[in-house]
Amino acid sequence: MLAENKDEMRDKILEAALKRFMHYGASKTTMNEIADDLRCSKASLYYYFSDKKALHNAVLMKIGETFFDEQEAEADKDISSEEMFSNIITIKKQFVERYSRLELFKILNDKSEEIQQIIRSVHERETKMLTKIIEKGVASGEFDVDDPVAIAQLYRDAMEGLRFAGMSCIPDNIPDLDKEAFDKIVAQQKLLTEIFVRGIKKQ
Amino acid sequence: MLAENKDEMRDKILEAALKRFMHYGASKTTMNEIADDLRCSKASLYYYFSDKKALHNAVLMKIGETFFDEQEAEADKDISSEEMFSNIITIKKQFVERYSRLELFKILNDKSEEIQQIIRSVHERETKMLTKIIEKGVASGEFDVDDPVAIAQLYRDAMEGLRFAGMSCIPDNIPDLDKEAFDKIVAQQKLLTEIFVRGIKKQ
DNA sequence: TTTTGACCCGTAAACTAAAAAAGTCAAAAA
DNA sequence: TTTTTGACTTTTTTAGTTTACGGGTCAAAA
Repeated sequence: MLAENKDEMRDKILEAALKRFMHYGASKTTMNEIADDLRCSKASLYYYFSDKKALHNAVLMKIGETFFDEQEAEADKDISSEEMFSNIITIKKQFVERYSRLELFKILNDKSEEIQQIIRSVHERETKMLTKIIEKGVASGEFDVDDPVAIAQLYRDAMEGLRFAGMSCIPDNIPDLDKEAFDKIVAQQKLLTEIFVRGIKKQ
Repeated sequence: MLAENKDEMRDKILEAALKRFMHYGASKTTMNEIADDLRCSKASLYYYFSDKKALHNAVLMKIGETFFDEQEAEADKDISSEEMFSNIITIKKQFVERYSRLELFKILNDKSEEIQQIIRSVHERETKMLTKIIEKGVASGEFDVDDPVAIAQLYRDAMEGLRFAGMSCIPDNIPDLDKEAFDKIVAQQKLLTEIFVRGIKKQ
């Protein structure tokens, strides 16, 4: 046996999968390769994960968890709202950089109800965090907004949207983020955040 | 001869092409079909347009012209900046509705240098118009911005981006704009505009 | 100068076969 | 009983081939 218990083995598999995914991309990684890396049989993997997509999702969940933890920690710090927003942008930037080789977009593109559900829950969690920040600002008298949830959603969508704007229409292949364009997006996100915050401040 | 002169014939072709494009989509329309509609030979079309893409571009230009004229007229009216922005959003909405069956996205997706050039010039023209509006606001003391061009670009990108946000990742097929989602986008654009304008107002 | 029928040619769709990868299971091992 | 595995089946990808269609050309006609 490779691990002491079931959970540990699951974790070892996720680790090995993530390593492969980051090196070769998720779609180019086979179950056999992961099994070989772990010096176990492919059938073993299926003992722990019902199918390949379940493995994908588990890996996604795993990295998503640390991703959110970082952001939410930021939202709890005792700094200005604008700093929070700015730092969150930076965290996301680093996340995208770190996991760019993972080909997340390919996993996310499958349109299966399952994945759509995950995406929706991610959005929800992001919005919830942003709402909290805005509500805090409202409570402290810094912001003047009627519907914090709607504003949080708007801010979230605007930030996400800036990633696509400019590359007019459809990036049906890899949104090749050359350093240059990528930095421009981050700069725009920060500038928009500045204006946005000013726009919802109590006059 | 179908027309009195060359320009008129070009126009007849554009008209027929646009009709087909709007009915069946640009990519599903063949040169033969357009020729048949005009009761002329395919070869004639090639006398007026060097190739199919040139025809696409010409159609694009034709409808783009009226599109811009409408917007620029709006920008010259004697109304508040916010009204201008809002009205421009409405004009665009109507444009998208009117020409949705045209499958513009498919034409725009070819990544050819020629099309990229057109897209860039469209962006430039939009940005120029928005810059003008912002500069007017700066001159009248309504706005306080250092770099009107950068702000115009940001606003433009943010508006465009909102169209893609939410449909996380890649719409490799038709961005099926069901009425509902479409209206939500417009609402978000108007709300963001409101906040944005407030965010660049002189305090 | 403009139009056309006949023709050429590149390519995308349609099939196909072979290979590879996903996924299963009964039996062995722990 | 829980976990692992080799041997197996099924599904998906890929690569190769054919075909038909639509883009594009041209010499001759109008």
